[in-house]
This record gives sequence, structure tokens and C-alpha cells, in this order.
Amino acid sequence: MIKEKCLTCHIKSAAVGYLDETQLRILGENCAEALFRKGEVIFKQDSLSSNIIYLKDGLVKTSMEWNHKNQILNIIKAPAYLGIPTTLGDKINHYSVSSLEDSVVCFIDINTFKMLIDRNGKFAYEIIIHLCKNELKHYQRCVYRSQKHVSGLVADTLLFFSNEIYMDKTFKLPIDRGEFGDLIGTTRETVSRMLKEFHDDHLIEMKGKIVTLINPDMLTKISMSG
Amino acid sequence: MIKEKCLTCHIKSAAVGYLDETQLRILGENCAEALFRKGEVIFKQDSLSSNIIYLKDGLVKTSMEWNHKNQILNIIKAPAYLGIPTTLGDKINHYSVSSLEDSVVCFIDINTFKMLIDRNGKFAYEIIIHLCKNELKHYQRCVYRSQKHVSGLVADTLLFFSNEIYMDKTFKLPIDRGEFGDLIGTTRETVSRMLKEFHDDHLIEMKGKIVTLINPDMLTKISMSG
DNA sequence: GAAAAAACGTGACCTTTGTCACTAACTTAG
DNA sequence: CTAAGTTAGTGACAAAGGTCACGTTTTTTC
Repeated sequence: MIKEKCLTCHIKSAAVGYLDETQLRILGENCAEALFRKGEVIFKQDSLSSNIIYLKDGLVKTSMEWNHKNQILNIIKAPAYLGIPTTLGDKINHYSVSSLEDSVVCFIDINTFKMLIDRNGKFAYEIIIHLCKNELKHYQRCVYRSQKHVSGLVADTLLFFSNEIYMDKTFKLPIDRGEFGDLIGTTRETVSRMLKEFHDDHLIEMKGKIVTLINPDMLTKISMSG
Repeated sequence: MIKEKCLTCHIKSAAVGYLDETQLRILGENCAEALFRKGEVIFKQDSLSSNIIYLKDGLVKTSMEWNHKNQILNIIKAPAYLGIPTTLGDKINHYSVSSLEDSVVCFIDINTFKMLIDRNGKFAYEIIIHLCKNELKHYQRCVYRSQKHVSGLVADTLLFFSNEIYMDKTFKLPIDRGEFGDLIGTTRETVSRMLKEFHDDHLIEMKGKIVTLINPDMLTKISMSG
């Protein structure tokens, strides 16, 4: 039965792990699952939002547009909640989310979510922890972005994909050069030049979007020293 | 009686407003109030933390140090919670907080705080809202910082102090030029030059740290256009 | 209230990165 | 397979802002 989908779901978030059977059943009745193909927009900045989104599978980017420029705030791998801040605040999405790879997403009714926070302290606590971790990560990212040179940021990003997203020294970049620039606050051209430099210095191997880190230690050094 | 200090406190946070008498009494028994003079460090990056801090009165800055450079993350006016993310995460402070003006602060035992989240859904919800608002503000700040030119950021900052901190066109900057630079990711010298430019263009009046916004509309324009 | 220290202003110069323009390579749709 | 549309690489140049050096003003301290 569809109503039991949350009860039997094996990709539960830490928070949902604390729900009892009744609560899981209510959650199941108030959420809907959807598939987004690579490149599709899951929700868009400035539109209204009345759902919390749980990314069950896939990879997405969150981004903010301002003055015709786009900045990627974060690249998020499942499992994770998306848009808690944007939905619980004033119901207007302050940033956009789109999928970088085919992604499965659960839309959770906001009132159900609020009710769960109200009735289940452990659930609320896990949500708080999730928000806290995010905030710290973002602080870190923000400091790096404004203090490191582009070389350091490009190195950071390559290491991020290798160590945190794909767990492999060889991976396919899920973003193009322009998005790479938007992620670290620079331009398409500068990213190109930097990647070529890393390639010429034998730190990475590259065939289009396929990257292999040959000398991750050196990349780490570059990342550290700015 | 000291034990009743939270019961009778008139500067309660929205969250604490939802506590019942028993919970307020417990809170009162597990918190301590302290005064920090201007310039004092309330807590320091990399040190251990086992308290949530409620800023009852005053003005503080939060900052992160990296590679001998300092970045001010935020300037926060009472009333507000400080260091929820840093304390609920791994107990290590990931940033420092110091007072820009004499400030009164309540140290709340972390286990008491957790207990209140667990037992009072409305309290938990308010904390979540607080974290969400913070996150959105920080996203915004981060995008601005990396996309606007220095002129726009200096204008932003002057408007911020005028509109959000002091509610007055004339105010005394609580930070020196170097800190002003740390706040917007530039240097002491560049801030000096920019302020002089604004002064020469009759947008502001200045005597040392005392600033008067003469043409806030123009400053807003400069802020908007980058 | 004088000496020392901190904060500030300013000019000259240099580096990093952005911008523009153009070409090449790769993707996609028919 | 081929034309059209994307995406990427690269050179020349410009500009914003960082760095350094030094002089001045303000604040602190004794």
C-alpha cells in the first residue's frame, strides 16, 4: 500500500528514524515522491514553497541569482533535506535547487513537518543538528571563497568531488566550466586556465569532464596555502 | 531569589516565551549571567564549548580566523542566541565571538537546552526558525560579498549599521577600518579610500568613527548596482 | 600631559583576475 | 552524417583592488 511507503523506506533520514509507527504513517500520507532528470529544476528562487524536500537519491545544486549572476551555494548528495530554511521562513524560496544527476525526491507537507517537530523532540533535535552542521559548513565555505586564491578553490573543489561526492580519484564532473566558476566565484575562463595549469603540472589528468587526480597531496597543499 | 531570574526576565527570546513555569525554573537553575566589556572575547574559535549563549543586551561580532586572516561572519545585536551551531555540533567552537559594546550574556547549560528541545515542541520550533533565518541571511551575505564591488559592500555596511543596528542616520562605527575590511573581505586601506570617496561625493559625513549618512538613497543605489 | 602605541590616510606600484574576441571541440537533433 | 547549438581553450588587454611604505592623527597609559 502506498500509505506505508515511509514505514518501509530504507533511506530514512536520521530524524525520521526517531518517528514511531503512527507518525511514520502520517508522514507517508502527507508526502509524495518524484523523479527529476539531470538538469531539471526542483524548486526555483522567488517561487512559493509549501513543502519540505527530502533528497532520497541523486545529486543537486542550490544556487542564488543576483544581478544576472548566478552563485552556486552548495552541492548536495542524497540523503539530505533541501530547503528547510527557505520553506520554514517566509514560504518564498530564496534560492533554487536543480538536479545534477537523476534524483529522487520526497515532497513533505510543511504542516505535517511542523507537527512532527512539535510532537517528537528527538525528531526536532535531529533537524536542528542538520541545520547546525549546514551552517558551519557554509561559514567555512564562505571564508575560503573570499580568502583563497582561485588555484586553492579549484583544488578544493576537485578534492571535494573526489573525497566527498564520488569517493574515487577518477570521476565525471557533474558541472560544466561555467558552473564550476559559479561555485567558487570566478569565471569560466579562469577555471579553464587553472585546470590546464594543474594538468600541465601533472596534478590531474583530464578528458573533457572526466577528471583523475594524480597528485591529490599536492592539490591538498595548494588548497591549504591558498 | 536568583533561581527565578528566568521566570521574571523581560528579555526572553521567542523560544523561551513558550516555556512553562517549571521549565523556566529549570532553565533558571542552569544558566548564568555575565557582563562582557567592549572588546572582550566571549568565546574563542577552537576552544571547547558546553554552553549555549543568549545575548541579552549589547552587540557582538562572530569571526573566523584562517591563515592569519580574520573574517567577520556577522554582527549581531541583542537579543539573539550565539553559537548554537558551534555548540550543538562537535562541542568545538568553529568561530569566535567578541563584544563590540558592553554586553550581557546568559550561559545556558547544553544539556538543559537539549532537554527543553526534547520536551517542548514550540521551543524547538522557534529555535529551528531562528537557525533558518540565520542561514538565509548568511547565504545572502555570502553572495553579495563575492559578487559586489567594494563600493557596494561599503555602502551595504553603512546602511546595515544605520538601518538595522542603530536606527539612526548618525552613529558611531563599533569597528575600526581593519575590522570593516574583515567584514566585507577587503583591506583597511581600501575601506579608507572608499569612505573618503563617499565623503568627497557628499554621501556621508565623517568625524573619526562617527558617521552620518547624508544621502542614503544614493548609497542604496550604489549597494544595488554592485 | 607627554611618550608610546594604535589607528588612519594616501600615494605608487604590482598582481590577480575579469572581459572580450575568436577558434576549436564536442553534442544533439534531424 | 551534418548542421546548429553548446561548451571549452586561449591570447591580449584592462581594471579593481592588494601590498608596501611612510606620514599623520588619535587614543592609551603612566
